Amino acid sequence: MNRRSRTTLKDVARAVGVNVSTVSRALNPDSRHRVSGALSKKIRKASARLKYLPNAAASSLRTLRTRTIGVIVPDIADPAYPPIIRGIEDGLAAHGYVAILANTDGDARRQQRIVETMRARAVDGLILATVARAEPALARLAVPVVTVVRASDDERVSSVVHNEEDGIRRILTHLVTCGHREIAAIAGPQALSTGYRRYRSFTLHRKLLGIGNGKPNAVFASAFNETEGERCAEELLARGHPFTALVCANDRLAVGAIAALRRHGLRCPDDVSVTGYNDMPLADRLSPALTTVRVQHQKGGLESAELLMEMMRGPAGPPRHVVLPVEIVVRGSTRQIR
Amino acid sequence: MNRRSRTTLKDVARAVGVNVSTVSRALNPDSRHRVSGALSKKIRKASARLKYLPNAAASSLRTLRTRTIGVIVPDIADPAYPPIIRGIEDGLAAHGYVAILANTDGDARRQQRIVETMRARAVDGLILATVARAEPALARLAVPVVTVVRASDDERVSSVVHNEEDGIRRILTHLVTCGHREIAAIAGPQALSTGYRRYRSFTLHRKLLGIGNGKPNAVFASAFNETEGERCAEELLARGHPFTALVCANDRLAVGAIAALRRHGLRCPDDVSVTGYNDMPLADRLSPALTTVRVQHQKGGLESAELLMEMMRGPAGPPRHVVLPVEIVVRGSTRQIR
DNA sequence: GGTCAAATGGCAATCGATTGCCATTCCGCG
DNA sequence: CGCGGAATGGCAATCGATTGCCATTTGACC
Repeated sequence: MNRRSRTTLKDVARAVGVNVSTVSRALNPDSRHRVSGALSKKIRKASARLKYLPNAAASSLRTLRTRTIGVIVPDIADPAYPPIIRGIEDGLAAHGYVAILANTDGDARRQQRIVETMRARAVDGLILATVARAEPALARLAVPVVTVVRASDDERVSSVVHNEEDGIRRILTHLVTCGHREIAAIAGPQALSTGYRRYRSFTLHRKLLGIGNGKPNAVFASAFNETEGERCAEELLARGHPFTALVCANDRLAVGAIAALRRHGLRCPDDVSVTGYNDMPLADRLSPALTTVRVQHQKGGLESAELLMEMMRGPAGPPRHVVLPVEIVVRGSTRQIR
Repeated sequence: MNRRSRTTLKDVARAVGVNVSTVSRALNPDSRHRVSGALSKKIRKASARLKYLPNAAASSLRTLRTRTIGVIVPDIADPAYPPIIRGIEDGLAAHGYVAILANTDGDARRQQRIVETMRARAVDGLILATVARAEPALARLAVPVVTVVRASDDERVSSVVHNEEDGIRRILTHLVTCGHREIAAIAGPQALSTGYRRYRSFTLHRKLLGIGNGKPNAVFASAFNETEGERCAEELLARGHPFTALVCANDRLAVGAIAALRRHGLRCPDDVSVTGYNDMPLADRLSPALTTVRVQHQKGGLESAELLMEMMRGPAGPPRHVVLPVEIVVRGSTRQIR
């Protein structure tokens, strides 16, 4: 892998007895037609024999394409993201691209630095799982961008998201079918499209299902984690409005909420049915196992990679917005009202 | 980020009225001494004003260093790996390096292809979380390599691992203190250093603690996952040897085992105490919460990055082997024998 | 056999940063 | 005033792949 050990185009050219340009063309599918079939085959055989690997740096210097995509997530240690990343990487690999990953921890300044780094490395595109609803700098970025899981309010930015509206509708329908009428909510951060849309769907379908018209009994979490789930559940209990079911904006909030309820002597599902969102890994192994909305995280990652590839192929077309279907998974954390 | 919008060294040189070589030297800490202080400051000011970002491709073409590290894991969706990856990335970022991530799914052929890709991209080093005990091709790789979490039997390959021996010793000591004498085990794959060392420690300390000299009541899992945990627990039950405690080689095996035991009417911890290993995310939220060994995954990742940086700085020194301390976390899955 | 166009392959410039080597300037000191 | 050497900055080659343009060859057709 050092200077001496590496075969270059020139070496292959010398071995076959042709010019480097011919070798380059024979090896590149797009320009293969410029070389006769026989010679092309001979060249490819020689390049395989010499174990030629194109120098990516030289290639990008000339073509201005690095075949590298920047992937930015809030925190890879959050269980929702690994499957997404996995999907993205599989999608990119299929096209000979690789991902450079970075975590923002939700810190805007940090995100700024990361975008800088990515610019310096001349990534060909960006996939953002971090995007907030309002993110003014996005459209000005000089590279193709796709957001995944979350979407920007700016519709010029292509996105791949899951059907939040339908997910919450199914959850509410399930709860109502089980006889629940007093349904509280722990909503997610409203600055994120996921938190916003899930909550909007909650208020909408609450009305449509005829289980309440006034202000919902809801608390807003400032982050999608267990600690916030506990805090919000405490707040709901402190309010004193009774509820038999609790809809949480994601699984981690639900996990925290169940723990807080238990501390206050309320058991799930016996006293309160609790639902999550995401069907994260281990959601089925918790006790009680979570009733939740299964979203296709890996598929979403894959689709976002595909969409980005497509955007990079042709000239800039109109933005595209993919919405993936979701399904509900009923487990032990919800049950028929007593 | 496209050709026109990007500032090059030449632009900065023109702006200041000096040669590109001078600008290059002024901007590079290692050669800054070749430029007078005043001019250097002027150049750096101008480069900041013009928002100059060095072209990484051009730089690597010339220097043969890409400031890119290949990170290979079995599967990023396994909850043990995200914290490691996070640690690695933080460690690399501190030195201006970035990671290219790839998943092998434990498939050797896939790993081969990945290493190929990484070679083509001329990564400056590799961090492997996939390594098996026997991996002959490792030492022949022409780049610095560090293994993390797992180690190769080949001691020429530097590694950062956790103290498996001590972890299992603590688990056994805890169980014996709780009065357990009949302790079964679900061991991990013996082809991996983690599985191997944990099981070896199990047999050793079982003797030292005086709770058995013969063949341990152990089943070997072929992978570190819940399904295998279930299968192995079933097999233990089928054997009919009674046991009051079950030591599992990692948390996921323990989760599977607890589920299988429950299906057979055995409750944890009432009938059987079960232990895990790793203290993965959510291990404290399961029910029962897992008694397990806490390993510093993120620290391990960070250390492996640091070690690699160090190896790349100087000339090839002797390999280094870092062993990180572990601690035991006692939770609800174990208890005093009745 | 001659003409023209298509097919094929080579030449050389190019991408942008780095760096060995050389030229010039500057300073101190005898 | 002159010398020597350090400090400073410029020149140009270099890394390896790509590609526009040109030269040559080939083959089809009249």
